[in-house]
Amino acid sequence: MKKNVTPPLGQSILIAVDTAIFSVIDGALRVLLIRIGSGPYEGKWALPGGLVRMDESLDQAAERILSEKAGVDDIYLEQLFTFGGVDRDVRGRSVSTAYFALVNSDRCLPSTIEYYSDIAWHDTAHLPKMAFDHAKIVSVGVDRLRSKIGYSNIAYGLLPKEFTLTELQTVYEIILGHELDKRNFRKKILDIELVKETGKVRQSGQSRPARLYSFTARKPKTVEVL
Amino acid sequence: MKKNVTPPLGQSILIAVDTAIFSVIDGALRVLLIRIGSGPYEGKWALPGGLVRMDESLDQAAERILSEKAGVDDIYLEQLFTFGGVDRDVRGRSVSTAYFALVNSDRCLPSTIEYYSDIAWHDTAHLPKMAFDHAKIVSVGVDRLRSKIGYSNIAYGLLPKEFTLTELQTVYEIILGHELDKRNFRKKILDIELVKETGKVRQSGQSRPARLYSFTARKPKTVEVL
DNA sequence: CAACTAAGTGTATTATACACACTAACAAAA
DNA sequence: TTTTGTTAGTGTGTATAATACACTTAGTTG
Repeated sequence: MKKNVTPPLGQSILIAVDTAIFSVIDGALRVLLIRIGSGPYEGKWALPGGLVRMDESLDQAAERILSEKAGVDDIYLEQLFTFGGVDRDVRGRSVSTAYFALVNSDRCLPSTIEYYSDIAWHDTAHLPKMAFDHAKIVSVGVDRLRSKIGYSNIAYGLLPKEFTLTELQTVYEIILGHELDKRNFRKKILDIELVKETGKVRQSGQSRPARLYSFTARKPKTVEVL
Repeated sequence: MKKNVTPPLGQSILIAVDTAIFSVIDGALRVLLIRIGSGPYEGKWALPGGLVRMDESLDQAAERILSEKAGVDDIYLEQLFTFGGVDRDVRGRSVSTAYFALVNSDRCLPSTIEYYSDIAWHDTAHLPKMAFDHAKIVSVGVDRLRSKIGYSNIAYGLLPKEFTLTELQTVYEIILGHELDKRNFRKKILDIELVKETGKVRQSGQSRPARLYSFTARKPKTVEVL
């Protein structure tokens, strides 16, 4: 219940969104970071983010910023947590609603990456010096991903439309941080109908061709996975 | 990354916290609501909430408001979700971080309840006309409680220090919305060492006295429960 | 055609989940 | 003091799910 509609005199709390965009690239779980060019946090890395406008919802702000700063649209996006510590930004009081996004290894934003040295994918296991409380946000995001991959189908956000079961298993292993048994993994994944065969195969190198699969659903869904 | 520290000219988004306080009372999962006395939402019910001050974190704001408006301190409290729809409050743009609190049937705030007709426990299954998006907040809170009771020890927030296993089971049944087998429930609860015997018993009515138990830990903890 | 590489497959064992019904301890009433 | 009523408390067998584990297959390359 809000009795005052006018803000506390003379100042107000800024509301921002910051998004942790994750992808599995080169055998590691990575997050997209931008290097700050000026101000008290110059040289440090931060998540893509920005202030919420008066005429957009939090979700819309997250989508807009994702599009403007990271050049990605139409990807898996969910709210993660809201960080509201008093000292989280030395420049002034702010509250940030963090979002959590997944992109597949296809759309690794190569154009953006090539031309800017101040935007890069960083291994979540070896983060650089980060601004604000963004290291904490990444950490909460990794925890969420790690737990959610076990009871939902969100892995679809990290894979292209078609993939082999070995590729899928590798994604699970990288996120969970430990190896999985090939036969048990395939049995489980197929039992719960997380994926379906496409009928196609893919030849990679000098070995037996692998069957290609796709997710049965590309909408968030909870299922017992691992 | 925030490039502007100054807010959009002439106006700003208000940041509030609203808390859904749950308790199991008279065989139902109930939430504490306050009736709004004036303004466009007059007569509707809302969660206890208020604006975040410049010098307090979100968590501190939630605790302060809980204490001021509901008269409770030192209870289970966790952040639930942040609601940031453009039209959530007809009086102006606001963002609200919702919290989720649990109180045990002991501390049902009887003093507050007796003297005010505009503050009451409502069955979550039969909510009155509610202001803002607070019905949605309650619904998200109930979902969170229902899912979290299955893999954590948060039930401790809903029970007094000492209780019988039947009382504990009843709380689980009310929250989950279905009955549980007595023997399997007790076996599981004791196997995972969620609770321990106190050595005391309690006589209630004309039947065999029940042993009293207490939680092994009164800090949030994840454990496989049901 | 031999050697290499990754794909693909089945079974036995163990642990966990679930279904299910009677006895025990106390109070109150006859 | 015995019977009746009421809730507390307990164990086992069965079904399902989780885990551990090694060889064969289909292709490419030399």
